[in-house]
Amino acid sequence: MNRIRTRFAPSPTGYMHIGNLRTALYAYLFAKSQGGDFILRIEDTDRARYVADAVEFIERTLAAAKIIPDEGPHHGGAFAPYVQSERMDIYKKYAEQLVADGHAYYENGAIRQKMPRAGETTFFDVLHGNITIANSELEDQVLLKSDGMPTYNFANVIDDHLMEISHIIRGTEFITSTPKHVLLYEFFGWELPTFIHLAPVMGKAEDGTVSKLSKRHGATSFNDLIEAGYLPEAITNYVALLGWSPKNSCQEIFSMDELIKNFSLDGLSKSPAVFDYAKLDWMSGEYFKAMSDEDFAKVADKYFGDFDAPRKIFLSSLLKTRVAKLSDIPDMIAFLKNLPQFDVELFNNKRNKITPQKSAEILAPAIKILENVDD
RNA sequence: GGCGCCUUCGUCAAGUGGUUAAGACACCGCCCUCUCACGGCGGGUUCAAGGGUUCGAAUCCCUUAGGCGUCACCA
Repeated sequence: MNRIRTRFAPSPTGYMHIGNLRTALYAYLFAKSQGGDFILRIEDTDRARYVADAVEFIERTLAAAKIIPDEGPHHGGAFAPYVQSERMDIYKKYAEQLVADGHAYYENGAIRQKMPRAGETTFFDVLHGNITIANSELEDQVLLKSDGMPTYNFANVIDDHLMEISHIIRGTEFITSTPKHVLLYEFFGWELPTFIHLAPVMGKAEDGTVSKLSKRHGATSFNDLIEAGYLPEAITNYVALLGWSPKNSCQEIFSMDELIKNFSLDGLSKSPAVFDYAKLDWMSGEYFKAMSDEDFAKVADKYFGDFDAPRKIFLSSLLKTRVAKLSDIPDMIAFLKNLPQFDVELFNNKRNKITPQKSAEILAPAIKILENVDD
């Protein structure tokens, strides 16, 4: 059996959507659970969309999420370069070969793939089984753009083959273009990889409607969530369970190692999952509760304001069980610095048989006693 | 609109012809408790609809509906 090799192939935008992070996570978990390789490849063939430093941004984000590529732009590897804009001559060569073989043709400076007019193309997807699409639905798509850059649909196939990718794990938005890829593999006489098309991550709006997770639903990128004060481990853990569940187990709290140990493709769900901030909050809280006061104080440090170290650790012992995300902290401890307005209602407590009048009687002598107490 | 994919509690989900249809989050109630939390116990709500097949269907087949995706020199 061939070595298991998966890849994460983002385009370089300065943004790591939760859905993309999840795709990367599953590709990583699958490769690692099989003792295989996980490759990072940058698909920067759209010059108009290029964002400076995006590659470093992606690498930093993956590192924070503990998703470590075996090969990639700055990780090296036998199939370098891992940035598509640096592989233009390769795509050109294969595109020209297709033209020579009669499977593609020139048009306005671009090279287009010649699709069969009749028949149908079928491919196997691990989650969906056989998917068949009539060839009449397929366009003569552009392979090589007039600026010399390949399109996604071409570069992707060439690179996945050349880099010996065994399993293609990506979003369902690519299902309908997969037959075009399959035709390309057939033209070249290459072995087909295994396809796994993941359902999207959805968001729920206030009016109850569900749609693909986007900004209108709040924080939608890994970095948004980090900034809100969620631990990277908690985010990864939650995201892993959004569309995957372990077999023969109800475990929900997973370290990365446990995720790798338990991951299997048949635990993947083929229907979309709605991102639930409430559950993320709960899971995040579980991580905080499991921390020592010292560790909590460390990650929460910048949210405390000017308390001394021992005080921060003491506050941590109280905050640990009450916090869903670290950014909750400032509001929770604000009263320690500014005395808030207290409602007289607070002095009504039926159970303790307390009324505002009674409280006043009790509090007066109590103040005297408290004044004499040591710190 | 054509084509494709999807459809189990509000949400994440287990389930692959015979189960009282797991579990978790959220919600509600009770207990613990000087408050808020934490913790413990308990509760309600689910197989999109309609047809088949079968002794028996959440599980198999068909139809309908709804959702999503795709039809770019974007990925």
